[in-house]
Amino acid sequence: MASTKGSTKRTDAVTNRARILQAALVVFAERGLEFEMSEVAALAHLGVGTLYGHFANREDLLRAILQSVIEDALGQLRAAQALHPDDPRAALRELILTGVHLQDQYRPLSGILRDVRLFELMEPSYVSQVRRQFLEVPGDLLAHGIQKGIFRQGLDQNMGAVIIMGAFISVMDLLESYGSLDELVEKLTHSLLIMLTENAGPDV
Amino acid sequence: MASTKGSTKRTDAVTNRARILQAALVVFAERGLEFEMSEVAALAHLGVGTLYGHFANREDLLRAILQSVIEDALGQLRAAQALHPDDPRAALRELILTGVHLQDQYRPLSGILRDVRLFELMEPSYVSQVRRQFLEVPGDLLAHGIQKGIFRQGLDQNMGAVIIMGAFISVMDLLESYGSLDELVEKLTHSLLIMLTENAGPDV
Amino acid sequence: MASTKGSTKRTDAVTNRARILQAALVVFAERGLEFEMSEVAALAHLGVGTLYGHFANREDLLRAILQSVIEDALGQLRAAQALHPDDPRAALRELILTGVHLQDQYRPLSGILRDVRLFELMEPSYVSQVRRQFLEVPGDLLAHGIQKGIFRQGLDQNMGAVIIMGAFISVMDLLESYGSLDELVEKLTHSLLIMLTENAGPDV
Amino acid sequence: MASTKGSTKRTDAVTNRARILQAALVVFAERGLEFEMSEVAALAHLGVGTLYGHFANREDLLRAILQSVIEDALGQLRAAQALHPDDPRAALRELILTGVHLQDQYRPLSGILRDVRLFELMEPSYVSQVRRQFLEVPGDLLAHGIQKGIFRQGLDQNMGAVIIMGAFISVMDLLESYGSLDELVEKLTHSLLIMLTENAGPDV
DNA sequence: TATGAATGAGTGTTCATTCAT
DNA sequence: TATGAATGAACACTCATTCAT
Repeated sequence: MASTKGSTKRTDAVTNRARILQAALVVFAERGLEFEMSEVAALAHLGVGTLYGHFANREDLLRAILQSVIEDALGQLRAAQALHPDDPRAALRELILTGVHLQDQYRPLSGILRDVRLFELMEPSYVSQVRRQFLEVPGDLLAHGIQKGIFRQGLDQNMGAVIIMGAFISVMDLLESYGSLDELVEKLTHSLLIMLTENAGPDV
Repeated sequence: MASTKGSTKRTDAVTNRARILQAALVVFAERGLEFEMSEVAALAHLGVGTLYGHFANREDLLRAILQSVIEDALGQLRAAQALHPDDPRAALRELILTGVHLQDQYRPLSGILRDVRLFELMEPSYVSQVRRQFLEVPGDLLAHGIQKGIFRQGLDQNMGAVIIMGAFISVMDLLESYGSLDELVEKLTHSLLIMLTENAGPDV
Repeated sequence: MASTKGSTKRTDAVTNRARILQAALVVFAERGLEFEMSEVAALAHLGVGTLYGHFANREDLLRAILQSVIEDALGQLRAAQALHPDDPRAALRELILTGVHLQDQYRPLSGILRDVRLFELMEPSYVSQVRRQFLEVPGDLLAHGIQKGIFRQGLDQNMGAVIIMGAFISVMDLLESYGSLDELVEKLTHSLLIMLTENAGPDV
Repeated sequence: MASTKGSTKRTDAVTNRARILQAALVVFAERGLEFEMSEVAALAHLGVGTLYGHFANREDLLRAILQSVIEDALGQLRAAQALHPDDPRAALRELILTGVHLQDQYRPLSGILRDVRLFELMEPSYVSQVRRQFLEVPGDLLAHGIQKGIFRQGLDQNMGAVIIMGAFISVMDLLESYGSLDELVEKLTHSLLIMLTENAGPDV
């Protein structure tokens, strides 16, 4: 009974923390870093004070949001790339698909990654690490494809990674003029495959 | 004395608007949209009240900043590309060079272009137009290179443009691990040229 | 088990009230009226909720603290004076010694006695009574000494009491420049004895 | 005209600062350190924001209040004592009269002087200095009287000063049971004179 | 038109109090 | 009765905007 009580309380606490973060993520998705504590509280159906029981202050919540978003995004990108370990072309398409959907899920994310405020919130070393980790995903894909003889030789891995990431980040700017996300993904994958492979050879 | 005063005032009026915008651009360059009116006023060596004589409110000044930055950036990119009308390879390098320097000059710019707040400030149609205009620059370059037989045939112009723009926007994320801006430009140009041309990618 | 629990609870209830008050006194000693309920709870190794089981609210606890401090202080002063029923000089020294130590024990006490908030917490009649009781101690001492022919005749008892109490309350302000509490007590006793006796003021 | 403008503005600023401090003193007189910024603002017929234009924060205003009260009190006490440079008895009465009225004017003052919060607001060295300065006033009076042969020889100057100050600080506790302030002053002066002079000799 | 002190709505944060367990 | 997470009223402080000079 005592243990039940204890665990219940603990569970509730965990639940509420998750609930706050969940609400904060929703707010972040549509307003970025510009939200009010009371807004998050309302969305979580909790009092403002409760937020401060789980996060020392607004900055702390911001940090938690960013970490959560970054972890999630990184996880999704890695998972996407790992889906086709032996087919770099398919892996590239998967990566772009996921990347584009991530833009949709966390609209402010890519902007935040270049926001001055990021450095006021996070350790510079953490920011560097995150950037490295994000680039590692297309970087590994590229290395694998080159090694397999599918992608061109002589490509700088870092530059290639930047080009791929830059592509699916920037392509969202064109979204409005395109029918669907899937069509966008298809076209971008196609174009990148042309550019990455020796001659033609896309697999669409 | 009255006439002197009058002309001084009129002259100052013109001068002061420019001065405010100038100061605002400096502040924007290092803090993005998060600045205080008094900060701009101080940098312009003017009273806060004066700002309101030239811009109805903070949003108005924000709009002016964005328009100014966008115009300037667009102008610089167009000028860069136009520098080598007959040599797409050289034009590409010039474009990337300028793009990279623009990132340096207006650090928060690329983030702002995807910031939710942009749509709260500007007409959606204006935002669309700006995006189209930005993409037009690498788009024209691409079309020209393809037509000249220097770049690959089957490239989608929009996707190619996105890839080029995305590349020089995103590459700044790697800056920290690279020696100099110029080295970065060289490497990125080289990589893009390899990918855009049929076989090998000769340096300019 | 039930009876054990029951008795434990009852016992705890008594114990806990004392424990809370004890903790509250400690906190009062170093922070005066400015403490947080959670602070007291933590020091008592109890939950905040438990405090409200014993004291209706913060004010109530405050009142209990003040009553306790006042009772204790008054008790100590009375006991000190009663220690030498036949020697007013020794009694005076004892009184001053105790008074000075009380200042040390309950630093904020004397300040509170003139704090506006005291009247928001306590009945005016209670405050009057307390003041009268405090003054009674040196008042009785004085009367006794005069009657015994040791202290000067023409002294107003109330004024004399005020002077004695004021002396050992205020003397703590000088503590910093004096070596020890005991030295302070000695000097003050000596000076007061000089002033209270007809001619010379012999040490005890 | 320009100078008039300038001076007017400057004057207004000064006026408002004084007005705020004035209001703050009134609030302090009846509530001590426990006031709200909006309360002071309202009393000064100014917006809250204006307070922050003149005082960086609440603490700053508190410090200003304390300094002002202390300076004023010290000034009044010094002036009182200086009124009868050649008559220590009259000077003593004047000092007590002023001290008692000061208690009335700034009721929370004496309590504050022993409040723990004082040390959180002011430099310890400042607190020491203030205490020393306060004690200097009766100390000088005492020294003068002893030198003139009016007061007893052999009185410790510090202890005597403490006794005098303590007396007129503590006497206010008795106020309620006495008819008027003046009667109180008279009685206290009389009693102190008895105690300070060799035999009898009060001048009332 | 230029000024900058004044303004007060708005926001982050605290903490006494409650109540489900 | 004990608990401590949840609550939200209350308060310090900021900053875009106004307006008297």
